[in-house]
Amino acid sequence: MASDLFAGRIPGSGGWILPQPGFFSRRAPELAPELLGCLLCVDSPEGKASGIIVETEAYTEDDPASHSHRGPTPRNRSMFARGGTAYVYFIYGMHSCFNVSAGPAGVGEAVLVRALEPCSGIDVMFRRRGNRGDGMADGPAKLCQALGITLEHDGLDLSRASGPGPRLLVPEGGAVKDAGRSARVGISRALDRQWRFFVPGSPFLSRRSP
DNA sequence: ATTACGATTGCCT
DNA sequence: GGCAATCGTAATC
Repeated sequence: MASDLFAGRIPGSGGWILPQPGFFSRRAPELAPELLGCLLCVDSPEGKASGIIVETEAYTEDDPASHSHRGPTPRNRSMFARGGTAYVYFIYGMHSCFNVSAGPAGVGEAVLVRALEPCSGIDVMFRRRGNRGDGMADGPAKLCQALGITLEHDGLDLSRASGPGPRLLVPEGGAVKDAGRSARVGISRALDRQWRFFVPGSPFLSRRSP
């Protein structure tokens, strides 16, 4: 059960509910810590799977490290969609990464989901990951592989109640309060911005300590 | 048309 | 810790 795996991290939480209207309309640096503790669910023909978000990063238009920094392109158009839209991109010729677009339509902001605590459908995730014993969702590309998130999910509405592909539920008891923060991972520019957020002490992070 | 380069991962030393 | 894998994208020629 999910609450067992996440014991003590969300005091008073009884489960997850649909996000309220406007939840995703705040700016990426404000939305990123609010996504910690949210449940990322994916329904597919291979089975359902879900995980609790434990690590995120914010990206904005005035941010030299962001895909949206040089304006809209066919690839990054979902970053400019209204908040709550899935932005999935393909990188290094082999990996997909999953983002939640933030802010109002026309604003190119998004939150990269970097790590999950596996919650349900762990057998499906394990199989998709090639039966590897190490972390199944402790990296932005690894969690996409585990959950079966691909480019075909780019542009999906993440606040919908059901249907194939990724969607998001928010913790009934509110977001994680004591989020840790650090510089973002895997970029060379704007290292001064502390826009990586994580659940302190979680064993499911992509990196132990910054 | 050509080219350089990734918001990464896994294997090798 | 170092580095190859692998290819779509976007900038440049």
